[in-house]
Amino acid sequence: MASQGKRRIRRELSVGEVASRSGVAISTLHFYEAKGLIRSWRNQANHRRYCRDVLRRIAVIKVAQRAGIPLGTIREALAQLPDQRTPTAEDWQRLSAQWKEELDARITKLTELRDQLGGCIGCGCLSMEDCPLRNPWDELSERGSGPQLL
Amino acid sequence: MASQGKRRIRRELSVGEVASRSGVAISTLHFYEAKGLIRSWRNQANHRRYCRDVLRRIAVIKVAQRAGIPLGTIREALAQLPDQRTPTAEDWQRLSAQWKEELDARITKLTELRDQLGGCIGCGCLSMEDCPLRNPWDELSERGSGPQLL
DNA sequence: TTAAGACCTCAAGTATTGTTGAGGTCAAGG
DNA sequence: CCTTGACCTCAACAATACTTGAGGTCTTAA
Repeated sequence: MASQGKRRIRRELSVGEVASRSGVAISTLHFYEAKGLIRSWRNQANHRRYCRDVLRRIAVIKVAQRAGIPLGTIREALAQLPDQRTPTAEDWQRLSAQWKEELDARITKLTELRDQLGGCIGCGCLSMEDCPLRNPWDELSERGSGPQLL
Repeated sequence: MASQGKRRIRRELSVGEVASRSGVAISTLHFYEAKGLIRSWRNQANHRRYCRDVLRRIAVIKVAQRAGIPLGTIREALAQLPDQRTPTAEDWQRLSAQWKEELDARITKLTELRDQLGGCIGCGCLSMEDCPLRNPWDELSERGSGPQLL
């Protein structure tokens, strides 16, 4: 078993500890590290050691993923956190403000979509000319002939 | 060029026509067909021919995708449409009512997430014990030792 | 001394959602 | 006749987000 160090105030976490506390698999932690989302250093046995704030980073990653944000984007956002010092509440707040905007945008889009859905797909206009749901991807077509009649 | 048939009321569409009218690539149409999302028959030249309502199917697929619904789920929903006859407005309406519920659920989840984001990640509780954002994935841990103090 | 447990690396596999390319068919027009 | 354009099949590749497995290391406890 890995060294537990002193029992009271342990600031370093092993990969197994991070995994069980964050709820993500060890392989996922390796993966996130390879992708630059989290960082670690090694002890004498070449085992990963994590700063406690990795737990919050992972929490943030999961929240962002729940919102549908791809890892690459999450990585970029996390890159804004300070490199050397432990992020402050303010640092996290800036980040969460960004997620909030992202989320707001997504919510708005989905809401629009939902509202159009009832008035549009249901009504049958979707196969006709001026459907707001269809138009974004049907700029072309309907040239001269009379297919809109069926 | 493929036979255009009569000009006025053409009920069959070639894959190229469906592609340009729906805005999806031909390869995507092949893909959707392989996945059971759309159907076609063949003419004498072994070319695909589509019913006009494939355009609406595709529109529905794209709407559902914009809402983040995976193709497998979309396929299942579309499977509820009548097999032999052309779907009526009512058929589409039932479908869109389902999408609407899906969308409502997603919007609700994202909204909760957004509202928690401000009050939670920002405040710093995320690394502590009772964070509503963290708890879903951190059922274990914090056993006996004192790491929550840092 | 040895076995267990936690960890390591690196390659390959999985699922989703498509795109790209090679090689071939078919019908019409010059 | 022969080229062109639209279409065909099938296999491979791509990006995202991980998981699985083989084979090896290190430390501790019996």
